Amino acid sequence: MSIALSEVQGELWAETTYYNLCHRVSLCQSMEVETLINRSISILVVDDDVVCLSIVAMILKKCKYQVVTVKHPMDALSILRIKGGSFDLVVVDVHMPDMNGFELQQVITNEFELPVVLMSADDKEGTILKGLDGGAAFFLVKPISVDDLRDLWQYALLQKKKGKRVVLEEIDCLEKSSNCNKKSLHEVGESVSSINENCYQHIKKEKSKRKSARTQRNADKDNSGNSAAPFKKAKVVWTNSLHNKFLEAIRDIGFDKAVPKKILDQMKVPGLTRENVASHLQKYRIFLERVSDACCRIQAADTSLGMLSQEKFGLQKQFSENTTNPRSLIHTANNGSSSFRTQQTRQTIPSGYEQAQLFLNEDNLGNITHSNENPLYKANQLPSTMKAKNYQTGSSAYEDISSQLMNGTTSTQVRRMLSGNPANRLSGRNLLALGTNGITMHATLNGNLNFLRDGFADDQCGTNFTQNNDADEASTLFTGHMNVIGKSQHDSEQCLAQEASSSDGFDGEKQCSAILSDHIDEETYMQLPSFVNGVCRGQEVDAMLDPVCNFSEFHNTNATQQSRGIGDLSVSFVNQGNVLPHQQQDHIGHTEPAEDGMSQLHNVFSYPTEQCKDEEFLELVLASSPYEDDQNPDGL
DNA sequence: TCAACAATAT
DNA sequence: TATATTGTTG
Repeated sequence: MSIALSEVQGELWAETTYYNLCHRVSLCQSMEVETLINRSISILVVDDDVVCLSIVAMILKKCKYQVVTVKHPMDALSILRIKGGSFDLVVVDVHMPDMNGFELQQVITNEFELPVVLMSADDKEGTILKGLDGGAAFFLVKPISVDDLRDLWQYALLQKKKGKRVVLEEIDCLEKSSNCNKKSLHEVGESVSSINENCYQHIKKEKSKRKSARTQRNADKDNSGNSAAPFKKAKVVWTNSLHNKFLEAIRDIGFDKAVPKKILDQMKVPGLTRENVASHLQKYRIFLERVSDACCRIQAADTSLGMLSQEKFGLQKQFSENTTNPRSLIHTANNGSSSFRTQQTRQTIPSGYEQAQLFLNEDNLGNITHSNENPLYKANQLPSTMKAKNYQTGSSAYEDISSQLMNGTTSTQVRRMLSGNPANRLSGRNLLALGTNGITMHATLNGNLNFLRDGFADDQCGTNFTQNNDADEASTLFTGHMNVIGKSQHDSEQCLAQEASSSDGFDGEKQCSAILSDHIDEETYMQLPSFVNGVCRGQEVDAMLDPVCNFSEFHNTNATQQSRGIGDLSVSFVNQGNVLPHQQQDHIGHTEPAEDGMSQLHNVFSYPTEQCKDEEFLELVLASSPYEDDQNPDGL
């Protein structure tokens, strides 16, 4: 019972009809029905030969399909990336310049999970087999006839079925909509709402009399067998693109003012109900809370690290206060002997939806190629267990990573996604996502949080934020192994990577400072006087924190917030109820109005990002990640 | 059995 | 509208 209420108009009708057809062969044979199905199916045709292209298009249109034609393979991909969900099938000519049909088919299959029908004048067995072996749904030999194309809808619908996306068992309602309503089914299909209305109206009427729909459904179940099949309302599947529309709507309205009805209006998705939105909003808020929780822990880590450095500079009292506070230091249940992986005490953001496909940040769109180096392609080469179970999620190369997190993309998946191609630069949002997904946390949320920084005083460290993000950038990696990787202020090559001996996370008895001093020589240490808060004098520091560190909660106070630099905004902005960076006084004495933590968090997940320029840094991070192998891809 | 989802009830 | 509860699903 799930229907993707994505951008695919008429999809519901098609899916429903599929079942209709399956169950009612006689209907299936009806030409009228077939035509109606076709009208709901969109086909993208790709052929560099304009004549052939127009002929195929003409035939398809004659068969009442919705047709879009494209001459260049890359254009086809662009269209699919933008409106991937709008198509049900792609017809591709094999012989094309730039990218041949086989290659294009591979990309489309992997990236969009759309059925691809190849066509070619080349009828050699080898060619045909190559196409079919490669995953093409069908191979058409030119010249193409009407008969060849008439039944293409079957491939589209089969794919839908394969994707488990389908299912609307309410056949009767469909018949009602088609019988009672003599308007074309395409028109019906144009709006999910109209379908829903048509399908559900008679139910709703009755429902109003009912005390509970559920009760009624149970009653229906009991009565089943002698009357119409019990009505089941189609589930809305929140695809990434739908979710993004949702995010956009919230952004436009403003997080605080965004309520289901307004969001619904803003989204302008036919068929979507206020209840759908409300339900999703509820889930989204829960999601943000989880992120917030996770970030609180990271904040604790950051703060502890900060205290660490302050201790070095004579603020031992402060530090010891924190260390003696059972809630403020790191506690590791198992001392030292167990492996990182067995520790597993971290709480990652629980996966929400089913496992999602790997996606790229929209920043990377330009980097996508059709070659096997395409990270998307690579991603799709993951073991099947890591692949999406839910194909609706598989079409969005440019989706917001937050939706992937909500969709349960695993930490390793995200990491892979980012590491698959060095060209995939990290955005702050990605990094936050990584953090919330239990990998690493980019404390400064490089680039992404410029809008947060803007309100800051920059006389002390704010300017530093934007000055040095190149080779001189210092980084720290703070993982469960207590790795500290960084580049000294003056020697970009110097790396402080050390690993705490047999330390899985922190030893409760071992103070952070001790761990640090164990592994960082004095000179280097002194070069990092203020890396604590993610801000190093004259340069930016990326503090990578892993929630796995098991930091206990640290309740940030106004004082500690103010004592900290700008660098910790990544972890404080989500800290509801705590003082936010915006609240910090700037050098002039103004106090920025507080912004709701959730709202800020939402912003992070919905605003466009800039790219992090430090690919080298990413390499370091990945090289040092405790999630080394893929045996346990989820790290769980 | 459980967790997560979306729908539904309050 | 926000939140709690429920049914469904994998």
